[in-house]
Amino acid sequence: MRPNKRDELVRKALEVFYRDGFHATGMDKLVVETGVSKTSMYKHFRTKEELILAALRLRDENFRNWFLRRIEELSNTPAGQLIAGFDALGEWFREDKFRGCMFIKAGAEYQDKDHPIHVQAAEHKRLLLEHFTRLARAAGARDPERLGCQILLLKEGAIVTAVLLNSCEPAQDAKAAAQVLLDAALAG
Amino acid sequence: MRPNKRDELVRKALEVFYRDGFHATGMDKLVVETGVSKTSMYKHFRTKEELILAALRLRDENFRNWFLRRIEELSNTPAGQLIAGFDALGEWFREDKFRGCMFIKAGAEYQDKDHPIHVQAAEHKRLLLEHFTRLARAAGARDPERLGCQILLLKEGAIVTAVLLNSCEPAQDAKAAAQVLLDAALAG
DNA sequence: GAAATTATTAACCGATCGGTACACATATAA
DNA sequence: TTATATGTGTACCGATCGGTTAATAATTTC
Repeated sequence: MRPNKRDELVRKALEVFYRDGFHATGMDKLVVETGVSKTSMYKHFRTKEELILAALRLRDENFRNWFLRRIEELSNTPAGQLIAGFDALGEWFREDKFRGCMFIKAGAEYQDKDHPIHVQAAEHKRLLLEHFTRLARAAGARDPERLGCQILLLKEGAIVTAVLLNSCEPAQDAKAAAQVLLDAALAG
Repeated sequence: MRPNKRDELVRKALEVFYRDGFHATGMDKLVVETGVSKTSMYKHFRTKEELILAALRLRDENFRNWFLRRIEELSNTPAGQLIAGFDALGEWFREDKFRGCMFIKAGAEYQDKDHPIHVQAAEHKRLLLEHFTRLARAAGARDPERLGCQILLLKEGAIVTAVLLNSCEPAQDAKAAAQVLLDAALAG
């Protein structure tokens, strides 16, 4: 039961869950796709839920690492980074494998607020909100909590809209909106 | 096969799909909850997918009727209605049975862009976008397409955030953001 | 090198999935 | 009354669900 084997399973499971959904992905499909036997799978993860939680942890790590790093590459001021986030989003939307936000989907499939999967999805959003709020404060916004939350709203809305609509440019429109909100929050 | 019986089945199916999700709701559960036999169910709907599509149609009708009517109750100017939408959202979020947006969830469970369920979910959002854009144009916004899309972004973001976060007031923050965007779009 | 531990496999478990076959009961039409 | 639709319920279909059992293969420990 070497640990890198486990990581490999989580990585593959993440890919399949993200592509096909949670309920729609059976353990048998994962067993086939990973090439491992079912018993081995259940040696590494006691239940399907545990595997989903592990996949979500990896996704959180991957996404936040990429997103925060990309933002820092695109700008070196807090205000600029708040805005640049939407350019990063646009890049993400244009990827072939883009399938929306895994945590929105997790929250949609496991709706009970006490369910561990829902809780973990919520935690991801909380961490993002925290980051946006921190940037808003560093930028000198009048009400950083509010601006941080508004930036989050725009980001989540852009993701959902990118998934469901072809008729507008969510990342661009969200970026423009964020700029207006930021200017207003700095002017006060 | 009287038509009101069919409507009753769709209404109940909508309730259960909304509460528990699509993949998580089996036809057997629906048969039990509606009290009808499985054969009768399949006389009314040839497949589960057909039942889901019927439920989504009803949901679209119910939601848009309620939302647009409520907006008109709250304000009688286009600009005011764009903003009042977020008060209506806040009322919705506070309902006991609030479980997020059924169309976001449908798009999340049926991700293939060509899947009939995904297409129908997208259509709902398109209709809302159209309405917002119309209001933005009537309000005299400089770029009504853009403002309409931004209002939609804020709405979708508020819904997602209301589902996943307890730490901010999405409807209020979205409303404040919408006001800033509207003012900017009118001032130009 | 033998013993003990760990990893892996195929086969299988009851439950549930979406969907049907068929017998029966009811209603209409002649 | 009899023939013909129409609607309903039971029982069942093969496939798949998440998860387990028992035997074997590989590795470690002494």
